[in-house]
Amino acid sequence: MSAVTIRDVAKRAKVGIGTVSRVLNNHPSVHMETRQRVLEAIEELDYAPNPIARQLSLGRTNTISVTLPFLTFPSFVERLRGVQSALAESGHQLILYSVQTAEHRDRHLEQLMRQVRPDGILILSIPLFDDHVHRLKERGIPTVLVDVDIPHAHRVYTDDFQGGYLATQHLLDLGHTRIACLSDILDTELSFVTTRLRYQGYCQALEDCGITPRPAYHIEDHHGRAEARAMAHTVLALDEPPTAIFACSDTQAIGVLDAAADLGLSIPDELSVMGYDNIRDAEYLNISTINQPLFESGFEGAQLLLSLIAHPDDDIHDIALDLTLIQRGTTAPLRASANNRTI
Amino acid sequence: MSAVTIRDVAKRAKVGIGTVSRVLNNHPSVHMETRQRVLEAIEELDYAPNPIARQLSLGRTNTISVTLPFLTFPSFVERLRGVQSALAESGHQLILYSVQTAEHRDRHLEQLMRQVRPDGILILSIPLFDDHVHRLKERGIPTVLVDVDIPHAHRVYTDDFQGGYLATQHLLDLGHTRIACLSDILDTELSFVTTRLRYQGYCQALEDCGITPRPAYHIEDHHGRAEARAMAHTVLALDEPPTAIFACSDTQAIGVLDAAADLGLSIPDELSVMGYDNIRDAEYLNISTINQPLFESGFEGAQLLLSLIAHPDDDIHDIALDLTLIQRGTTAPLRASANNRTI
DNA sequence: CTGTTAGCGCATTCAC
DNA sequence: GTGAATGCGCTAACAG
Repeated sequence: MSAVTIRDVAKRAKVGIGTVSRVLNNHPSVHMETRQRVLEAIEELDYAPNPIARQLSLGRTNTISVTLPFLTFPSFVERLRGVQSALAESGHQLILYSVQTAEHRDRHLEQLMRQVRPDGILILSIPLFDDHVHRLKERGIPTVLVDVDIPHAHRVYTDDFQGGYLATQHLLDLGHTRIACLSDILDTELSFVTTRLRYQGYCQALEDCGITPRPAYHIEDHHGRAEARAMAHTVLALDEPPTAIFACSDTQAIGVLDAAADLGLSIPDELSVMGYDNIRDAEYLNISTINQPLFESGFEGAQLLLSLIAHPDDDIHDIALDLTLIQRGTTAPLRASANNRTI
Repeated sequence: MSAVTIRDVAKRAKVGIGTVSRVLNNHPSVHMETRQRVLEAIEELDYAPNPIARQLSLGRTNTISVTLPFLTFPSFVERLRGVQSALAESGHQLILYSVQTAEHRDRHLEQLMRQVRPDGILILSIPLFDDHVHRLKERGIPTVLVDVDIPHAHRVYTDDFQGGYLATQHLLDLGHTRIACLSDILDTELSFVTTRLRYQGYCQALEDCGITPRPAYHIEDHHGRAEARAMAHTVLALDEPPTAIFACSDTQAIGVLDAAADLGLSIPDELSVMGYDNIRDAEYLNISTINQPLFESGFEGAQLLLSLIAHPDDDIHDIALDLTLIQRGTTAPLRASANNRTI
């Protein structure tokens, strides 16, 4: 056990513990000579300061908490990687939390602020209300939101409305007019607001093109490949099936591909499929999608948090990252054959 | 700020701080009445004990460190999920660390033991030497290794040798004899020993079948889809190309599929491909593979660690988890056409 | 049962 | 420059 304390070092170096503390913290006011003696004693005793004691004395915990809906979606993993990368050399511990339900989230945030008291709080992809942010602010712990749609808070985000718009616009540009949209369930308490925005962007793009979104062309269900497959089947079984489908995530786009395979529909000739996120699977499967800077969002968020810890009273940082359209093999110009196809 | 301390509570409840501490820790010896008064004071002041002070006093940090080669491989993510799940309700903080190089690993472990001093150490998929384990033992911090090939340490693992054997056996059973193996580079300092074991299992399976492994049929390169694609091209360009390929990971198997597509080889008719890990992509792409309980390994490892923290002097726990063969669409019986194919 | 005291290990005043 | 003393907030051992 490393039961060796600062006192042992002081005794061995024949100095006071104050002096040891000073060399530990690189205080200038200490003689070269005594500093040397202390350093030797530290070396000989293989001493390392106890971080807990240090934290208590300093009033800092030296930790940063990261809360996310754990690793249920691949996109969260990428964001977490970015965070880890930014924090690696900062000297801060990364404490990981996962919340799955709205109630769990509230309980967790309360615990975080009152009990854990990290130096900084990072929240990834968890829907919050203004009230949460207010309470966070009250506590005075620097907080950064990543991929959370709350204004007037330090955050790093992408414009999901624009993303949905971009995706739909791409399909419109290809000549499609019968465009369906598959999304998560939009009204859950812990629903990802981002999905809703993507859907709204989809609607807006259609309207800007003079097309009224058809209710039958929008289906929502729990997030998942299998669910998306079922949704695709439903929408493709309509009297007038869509010629293009915008899935609000790549995972769901994969489900659409499943359904297309079930029906023997050739992609993209008979059906164009658009995803969102640009997760690795999308690249593997050559799916057209919207790329959002996942790793970077985590990285930037963590960096922002670190700077806030250093300068707590900075103005609100509202960092928007760019989205880009990535056209791959699942989207193509509308063909007459597809347009006339009914089931 | 939650500057309210135990002293404030004591004052308000008109008791000593000792009493407050007692109700905080559910000590039996305290009058119902005074306990009530204290609880009220706590409520009114919205008091929460400072965990740092508590830790310093108790000598415990209430944290568990988890070290892994971050989220470079999908399999690590699954393991981490298992860990998180097991730790969620344990009251321990999960501190996340990532190491990429051997030197980094050594530095990290040293820091972990001397400075961070978590209550327990969990190491996932990072190759260690006996020396590391010895030092870990010296420090007396309970440690559990997951997916690390070190005997005489608490660990949760799968038998990668057997896995490689199983995979190869499957191909042999299908009638293949010209079976290639693509692996990571086996001699890096931080190479994943597990890969080497898979390769050795491959060799053994061949030999048990009276087949001498051909050097040309084993290629190694850095882990990755693109690298695997190139390796596959190399091996498929041999005068006598293999009719089946065992890729030591699903990611690499995907690269093999890429190469097959490049060459217009139909899978599995003209080439059987076997993966390893059963990551989600393998399911998406319908790849035959070896399933190892990833989530479970993390879960079991964390549980073991928690029990070790409670009972530090337990005998060595050496938990082996089962591997299973999952046959999907990329492996099929050898056909004459494939066997005669040369390039 | 309960109030008081003495640490936990370190940083940070103070005097010297 | 340096040593001794005080406090960070809490637990535990000690007397009442």
